[in-house]
Amino acid sequence: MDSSDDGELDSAFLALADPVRRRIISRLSRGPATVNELAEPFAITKQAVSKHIQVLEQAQLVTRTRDAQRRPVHLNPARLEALTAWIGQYRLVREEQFRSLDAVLQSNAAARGTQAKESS
Amino acid sequence: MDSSDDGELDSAFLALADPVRRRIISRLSRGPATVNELAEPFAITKQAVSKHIQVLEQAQLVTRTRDAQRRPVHLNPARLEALTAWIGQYRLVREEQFRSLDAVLQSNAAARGTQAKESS
DNA sequence: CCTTTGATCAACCTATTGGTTGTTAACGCT
DNA sequence: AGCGTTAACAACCAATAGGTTGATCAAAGG
Repeated sequence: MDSSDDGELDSAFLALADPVRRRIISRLSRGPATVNELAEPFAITKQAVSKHIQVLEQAQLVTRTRDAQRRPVHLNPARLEALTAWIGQYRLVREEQFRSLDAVLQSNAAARGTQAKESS
Repeated sequence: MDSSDDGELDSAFLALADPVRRRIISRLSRGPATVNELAEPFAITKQAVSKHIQVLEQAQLVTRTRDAQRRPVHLNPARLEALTAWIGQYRLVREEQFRSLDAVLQSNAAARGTQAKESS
């Protein structure tokens, strides 16, 4: 359950680790758009944007349909949910995490006397 | 609001775009651990794991405290929430997205006759 | 038919990533 | 003091990512 869809998470997180691609996602959330439309706000070539879209497509964050010579790009919200699902696992442990952190700090301090933090 | 913390999102998503680092996050959700403990389940050197932790630290997904010569690594759940927050923006638009997608497909089909999808 | 528009493919360059080995620093133990 | 452990730092290497230019393909439209 943790390492089964490693590749999927890899590509999805990697795809979002770029401001251009996040911008594209943001724009697509307002509706489908073509490569040219998506490339317009950026100072890079359309080819570069096309590559970015390929990355998003491989990550299954977007899909493309054919409409004559246009290739509209559509957002695939399901993949975004998969990411929140992964992160959500660890949000659940949050309070427990704080407790255990506290416990460890205290036990360490107790075990070694008063030299807890760095002295400079 | 969208591009203000680009760098932060960059580093955070990039940090999670690696199975080793996600594994580390997963392990840290069960409590703090040292580099050696974190490195144990992996077939790579401790130095490599140390680098991964540096990446996670730069992304502020984890923090480190000093305890003598040990440097326990702790999860920082706040950063994870920042990611879900970003993704959440677009989850909100989901139903609207589906509507607009539908609208575009229909308008396209109507505008060009019946040659909607690819033929083969 | 030929041109324009939309988008991809291919080759190439540079910077960064993930990994290695080797060395060095801080601390604990006896 | 000297040894072993924990972890970081530095230099290096192979692979990949992001970007460019130039050529090509496919569909619309004169």
